Amino acid sequence: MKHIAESTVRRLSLYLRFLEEFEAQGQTTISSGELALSGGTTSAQVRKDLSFFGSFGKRGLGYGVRDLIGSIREILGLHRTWSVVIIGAGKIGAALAQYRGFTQRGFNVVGVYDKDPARVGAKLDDLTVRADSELERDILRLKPQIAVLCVPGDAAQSLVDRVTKAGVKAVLNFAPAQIHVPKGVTVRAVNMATELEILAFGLSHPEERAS
Amino acid sequence: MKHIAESTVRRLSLYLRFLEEFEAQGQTTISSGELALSGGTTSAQVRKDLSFFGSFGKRGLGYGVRDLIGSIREILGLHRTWSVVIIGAGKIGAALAQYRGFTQRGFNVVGVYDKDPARVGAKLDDLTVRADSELERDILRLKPQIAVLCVPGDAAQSLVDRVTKAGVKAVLNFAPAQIHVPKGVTVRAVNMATELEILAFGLSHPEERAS
DNA sequence: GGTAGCTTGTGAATGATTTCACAAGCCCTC
DNA sequence: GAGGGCTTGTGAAATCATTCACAAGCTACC
Repeated sequence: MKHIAESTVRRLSLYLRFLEEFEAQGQTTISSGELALSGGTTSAQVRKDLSFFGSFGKRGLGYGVRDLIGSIREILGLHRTWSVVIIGAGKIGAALAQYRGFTQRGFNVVGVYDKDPARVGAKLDDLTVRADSELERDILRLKPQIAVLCVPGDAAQSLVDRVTKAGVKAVLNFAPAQIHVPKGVTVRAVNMATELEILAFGLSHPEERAS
Repeated sequence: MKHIAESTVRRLSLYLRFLEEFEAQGQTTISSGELALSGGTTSAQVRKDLSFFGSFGKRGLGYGVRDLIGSIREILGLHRTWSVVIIGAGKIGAALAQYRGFTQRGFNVVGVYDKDPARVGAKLDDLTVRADSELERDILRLKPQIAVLCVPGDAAQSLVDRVTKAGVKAVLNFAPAQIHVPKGVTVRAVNMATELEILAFGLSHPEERAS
């Protein structure tokens, strides 16, 4: 299979969300055009995105909502659950630990860690914040595939080193710092300040706005 | 000026962060290659990104760190402050309201709003959560340019309608819902579940990983 | 069973972004 | 002030992503 663009994967995730809404409303069948409309894209884009992975529709009819949900979940790797550790139990870390959306989509938070003894032992729903020092042992035992990093920028790199050494293969980085990882590990960064700055750029340049 | 790609703007924001670090360390001059190294890109990319906006370096020498910081801040529109309202004082909204990174970069949070009377009046650092019903009046008075939406998905669209009608021109959407805005308004969406799903895709397809 | 009316799947064309490669320019030393 | 060693700025080339446009295929109806 050839390389798949990140933009395609992001749209598939979006389509999945809409399809679940359509299913909840009892719709059994949907055309690429309808799906495109909810997602702010075009019908050709929807069909092209899906075509990288196979052929899921019926000509003249469209896609079966339930079937397409299953196919996209399969494509994205959501037919299984993934285990996640959250590192840093500050405001953002705690908010994510309690975020329902993760569990709903098959991401199972198996641990929350913090260095600060004042936070260790705190309850976040049914999770208890654990000490930073337990991190390696827990990762070896629970084998989470994903680490979500919610620590100050200067602590980020050393924690990434520790979790990747212990076997984590993907990192979602909320820390305001660029992190480097060994080959074979995937990183995604979410940076609030950057998002606001992109908006500021758009506001400052109304004619040539970045999308 | 021709259209600038979002990817370029995002990288400029990243460069700015690195430049500030280099400045803090007392470095006065930097080459495109050095900057590229911190940001995980290439020197040609750095130079091309900057070239859309002018010529900021000296051949043979590189860029003056302090000057380039100033130029990029100017480009991104950070030479002024922007006012922001946060809508929804749940976990994420509260965390963002207290996030230092915003203020540091010239984004001034002028209000936090919630519909739930139990949250109204709560203190978040020096901000007090205000009632949802004050929203329009406050926007007309304080003229924030940006709204950050941290509400449940089903409340998102109606709030966007209200804030854009009151004059907000940019929206950062953390709600798990696609929102539609009038022309002339910019939206950016940050969706935690989508980010994790992109990671899950990468984990499921190690050979053809999306970046 | 044939025809009309849709909608998919997909090569080809277009458009956008990144990378290449090199002339032009600056500093330093001799 | 001439030459060597860097580094920028930028057209041109290459790569990557989106859009177009249409043949193929399904359903429904007569």
